[in-house]
Amino acid sequence: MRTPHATIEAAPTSRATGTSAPSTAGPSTGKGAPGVASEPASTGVRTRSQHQRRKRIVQAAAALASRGGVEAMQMRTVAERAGVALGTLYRYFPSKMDLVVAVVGEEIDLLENSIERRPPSAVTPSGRAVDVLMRATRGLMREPELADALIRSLIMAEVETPFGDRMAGLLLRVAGDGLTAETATEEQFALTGSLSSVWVHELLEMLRGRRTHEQVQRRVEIAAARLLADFTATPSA
Amino acid sequence: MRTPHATIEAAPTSRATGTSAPSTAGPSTGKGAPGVASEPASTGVRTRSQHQRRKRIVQAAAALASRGGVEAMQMRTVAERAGVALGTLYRYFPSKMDLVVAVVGEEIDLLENSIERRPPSAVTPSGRAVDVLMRATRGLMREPELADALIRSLIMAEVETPFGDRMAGLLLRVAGDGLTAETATEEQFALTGSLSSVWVHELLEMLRGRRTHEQVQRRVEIAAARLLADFTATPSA
DNA sequence: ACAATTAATAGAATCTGTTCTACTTTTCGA
DNA sequence: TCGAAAAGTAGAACAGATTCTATTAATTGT
Repeated sequence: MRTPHATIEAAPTSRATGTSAPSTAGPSTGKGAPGVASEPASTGVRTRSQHQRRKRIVQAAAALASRGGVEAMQMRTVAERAGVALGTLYRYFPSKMDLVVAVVGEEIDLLENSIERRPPSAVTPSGRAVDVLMRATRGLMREPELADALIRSLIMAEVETPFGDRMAGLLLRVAGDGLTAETATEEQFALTGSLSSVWVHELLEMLRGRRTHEQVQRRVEIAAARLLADFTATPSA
Repeated sequence: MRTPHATIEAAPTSRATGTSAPSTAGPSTGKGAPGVASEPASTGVRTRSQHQRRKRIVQAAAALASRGGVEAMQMRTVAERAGVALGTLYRYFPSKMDLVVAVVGEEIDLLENSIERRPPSAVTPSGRAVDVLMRATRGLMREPELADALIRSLIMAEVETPFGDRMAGLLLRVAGDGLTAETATEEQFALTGSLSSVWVHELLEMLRGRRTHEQVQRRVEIAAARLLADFTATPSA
């Protein structure tokens, strides 16, 4: 029943109610319904104007969310601000969540760049991890409304969300000296993943006004100290 | 503005559109939460019929959610099933989330009872904690739709949600021998809290179909082993 | 018992995410 | 260059949560 139009995005969220069709979902019967057009890879690229449109949309969305939060980020408003039709917005982002995920993506990019520019300097793995996490915290808390909206939505996302995994991967890199998703043991992966989820939880509590910045730091430190103790030393197994 | 009717519940959720009202949500101390310094203090107690109405509502909600998930748990339907008017439902539960929170409360009660009846027998704190968490996992996964709906909504909740805290308290009790929120150190509290958030995250991943029961168990064990090592001040555990 | 206050009810109305329709403009291959 | 398919557009339509209105029971103080 769910007929997600013909998506432009590669990995739409689309609530998995029923059939979570792989990417290019079956188009509706009403319209042209061209055989799913194999892969948009034909032209492979988005037109420049499409890139721009997309950018404008994400920008508008972020702008709106950075004030009023998700509530202020209404699809109609976003479309209007971005200068596209509601239908177009939905073609680019099949659901509000997809839009949120896109906005989050930008934020994480920012963090990764920051880390690349100025890598954490602490000597212990947990020290470096805490450094990165608190840096991310500060970055996100600069726009609390946005952060709130983003984190929440991400946790809610039904499908593959780049957030947790990207964060865990990031921690893996900074904590384990040069570790990557490939060279890490399952346990190491689990550990950074756990730390990541602790951090997300603390962030949420902070956004709820139930934690101060200091408390978050303390708790993250406590968890990191234990989770990442002898991180690069004992492959255990 | 925002005239939340005259709520019957003590801690309504009410999205904080604009200026988050003082949100007298601060009870948390167990159920009952008398007074709260509000107007409902007049009669103090709810009539029997009100208890019943409330019960019917929560029941209907749980029943609906245990099938179709939150989606099937529509306010109109709940009201109808419970035999109350939509307005009445909203008087008892100012938002859908409040209703969800109530349903969750019942689930946690169940778990607590289960633990009381059959306390975890493992010898290490982390062993006992894992026991409890996996028991909770099995309980929740018995009704995946419900679990999904509940967990998600709780994480989304804007305000004070009994979930994380209650879970952390529970872990505190089973891990630290007879510890309570009062006798525990801040660090111990932080640690059980962290373990709780790791568990919630794994549960979510499981609901998303990205983890098997075994994987969850393994990851929870890994995290618990580190977080709760020497939990009761006994190095080398 | 009786007026005033509070709780409930039915149902309309509002708000916002999402879908649908009918049409116009772009893009692009032949 | 021509024309079909894709992409865009405007705006109506639909759905479900939440709010509002008018009216009818209950409850309670005196």
